[in-house]
Amino acid sequence: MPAVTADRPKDFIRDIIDADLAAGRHQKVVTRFPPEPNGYLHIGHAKSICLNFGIARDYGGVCHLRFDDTNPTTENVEYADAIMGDVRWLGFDWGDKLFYASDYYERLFELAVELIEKGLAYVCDLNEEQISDYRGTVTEPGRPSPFRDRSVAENLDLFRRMRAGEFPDGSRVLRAKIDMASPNMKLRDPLLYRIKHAHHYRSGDRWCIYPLYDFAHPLSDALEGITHSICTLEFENNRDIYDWLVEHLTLPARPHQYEFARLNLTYTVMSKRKLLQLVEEKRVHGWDDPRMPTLAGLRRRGVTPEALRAFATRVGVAKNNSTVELALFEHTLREDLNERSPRVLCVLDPLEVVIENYPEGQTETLEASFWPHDVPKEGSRKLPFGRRVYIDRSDFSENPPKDFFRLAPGREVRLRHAYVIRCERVVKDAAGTVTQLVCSYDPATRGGDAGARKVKGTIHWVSAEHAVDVEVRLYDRLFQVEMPGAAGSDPLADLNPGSLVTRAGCKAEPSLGAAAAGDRFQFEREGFFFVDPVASRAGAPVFNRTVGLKDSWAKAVQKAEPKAEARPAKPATPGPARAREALSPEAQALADRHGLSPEDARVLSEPGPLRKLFEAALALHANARGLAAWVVNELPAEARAGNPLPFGAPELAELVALIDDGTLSGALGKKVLAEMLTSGGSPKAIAERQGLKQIADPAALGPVVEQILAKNPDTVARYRSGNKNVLGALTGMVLKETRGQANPKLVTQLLLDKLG
RNA sequence: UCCGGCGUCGUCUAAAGGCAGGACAAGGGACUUUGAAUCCCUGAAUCAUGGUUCGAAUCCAUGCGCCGGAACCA
Repeated sequence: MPAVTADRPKDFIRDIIDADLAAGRHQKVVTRFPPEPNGYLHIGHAKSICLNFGIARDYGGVCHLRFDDTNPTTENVEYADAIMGDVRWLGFDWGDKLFYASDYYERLFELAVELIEKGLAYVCDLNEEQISDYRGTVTEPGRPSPFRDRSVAENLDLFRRMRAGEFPDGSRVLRAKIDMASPNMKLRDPLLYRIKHAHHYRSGDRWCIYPLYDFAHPLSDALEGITHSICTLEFENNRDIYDWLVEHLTLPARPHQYEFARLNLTYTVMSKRKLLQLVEEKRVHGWDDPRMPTLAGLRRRGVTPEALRAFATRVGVAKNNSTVELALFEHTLREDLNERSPRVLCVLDPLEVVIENYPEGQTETLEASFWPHDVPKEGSRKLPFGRRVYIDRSDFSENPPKDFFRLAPGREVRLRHAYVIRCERVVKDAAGTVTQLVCSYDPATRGGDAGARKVKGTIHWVSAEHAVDVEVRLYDRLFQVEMPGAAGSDPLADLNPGSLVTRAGCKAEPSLGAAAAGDRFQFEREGFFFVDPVASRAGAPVFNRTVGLKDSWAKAVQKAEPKAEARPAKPATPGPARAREALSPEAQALADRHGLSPEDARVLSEPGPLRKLFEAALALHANARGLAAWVVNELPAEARAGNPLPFGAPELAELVALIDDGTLSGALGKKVLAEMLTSGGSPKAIAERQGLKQIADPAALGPVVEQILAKNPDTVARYRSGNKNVLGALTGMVLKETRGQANPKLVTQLLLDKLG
């Protein structure tokens, strides 16, 4: 079994797989990633891809890439191609396991025929509106279609003629015959096939009937021998159809569906529909706009597949509806980019500085490392320095706030890799805007070495004479609120107007003139940048800001002048629980007659299997309270629903008797019960077979307690220093040591005695 | 309202009846030729109420809250 590491995560799906493998239900794991080629993949899909392909990798299995292309009117090759490119870019390989639902059309048709022949499907002539009407509502059952009882022969004939193109679109459908009154609306005779005289991007005009997802998906899984079909939570209700189909049809395999929570991110929308709308309404510049959460957009923004995979691992896999903070993604991104991005200097908002004591016409070259000391990489470049340089406008303040380390009149600052300079004068235009700073430099600080002097601030700069002009695109979150479209509003109303700021004429150090498409840099003190592969020209790179650096100064400034930003209110906290309802007369009678707790009496007063079991056992062993406690608290939920138990009242009575006479402790009783639940049998026999007998002799337990205490000095120390919770842990250890046979009360007492 | 799913620090996620842990975020500090990175520290949670148990986030009951479900979409 694979060890859990950062890259080998553990989650409830892997737990299921572990159990399936251990039980021998499968020898090999086969998963699948099933996109529909009707849009671009986004970061939410990345989570699913990492899960499915990751499981295949971890368990030595395979993951299929299967296009769920059952809707000819929305799908096309461009999308399919883009999806394949994206999956590959993310770092996954499906080998020769590339499949299309559209390749199964013939076999799916045959399976539909089998269903009809079994009397489990029928052709329905109701129109769309009628079907919806007949379906009922969530609270009212549906009504059977008038076509529900057509003969097999007629259904077969009609279905074949549907295929032959004899009927117009929408005139007929094939439906499964399941249950029009099912509380699960998905089971109210779901549609299997619809007529669509439409050209399909792969099957062309060969078909005019197309299967629906609920039919095509489980069957495709079965045909491919998928073992674990993993999808998102909104398909939970569809699982019943899934199971119904794979159980009623003749198929080579019996796959199972499991659902996990899809990824949501703050300041982002993830629905395909909304994303499509952003593109179609030109709110962004296409699917690969770097502000989009699509893989194409993220890639163009400069996000790496490694960062995406690490992120997928970090967010985990569970069934909670969850929204991950964008900050976690940004952190994961910076973590990855930090290691791979050479440091360079680029001034985004240039302000000219003239160094008045630096000789006119002189230029010198400084050596500057590409890497900070804590990134274990080598390499440097030459940085020209001259009398005129640019610094960033935000690195100067005429009236510096408290703790401002940068340049201000009369103050010193270090130019990264160069010299310490002092601001001597400020030059302004008629409007009062600062246009130039006149500074002096200290020749003794060459290379940035300030000697004994303490210079708190270091800023980036570029030689004016040597700077190359570049375009920089500063991307920010696409939406300005955490939950775009919350409370049913239009998310597009929450678009961040500042999500893209394009800055031409940024001053970059000369080495950047040669930057090639796809290169990554850190502009020191600014952020991580990526050379846009689309907009860049040879010698004229365009830099996309992938993500800014963390900026604790900006945070401090923001805190100083707090802006009210209302966080969306937490969902209402539950009010006080309602007062306990009075016991019903039957329950009260039961409680009085047997001395039961009100809680147990209430449960047992309900007529049902529990009640019967209790009464039958009571006739055999006269301990009502004990029996009630076991029946009410320890029997699984299925027993309540009336599923037959592998044992009956005599065994239950025997179990409680064993506990009452001290042969078994409660804990041992539970062990025995677990065995009874799986394979039935007499508790006495089970206890004997497993050699379970309560140990309640202090002389026998004393040494074990000593031993555990001696082996766990740390835990003992924690107990002595006040953590009384560890008493339970120690009790647990003693219990484990005795295979659960020690009497826990006695153990606790012994422990207490020894610990003082 | 019916069916299904889910409720653990602000967020995401662990803990298979036995020490409620980790990460991000937050706050503080050290270091610093990037107000970055790194390192250290702090605060911060089991939806509620009952029950079972030596011991409950975990089992049982009741309630509350949130999400999904009535496409010829997937």
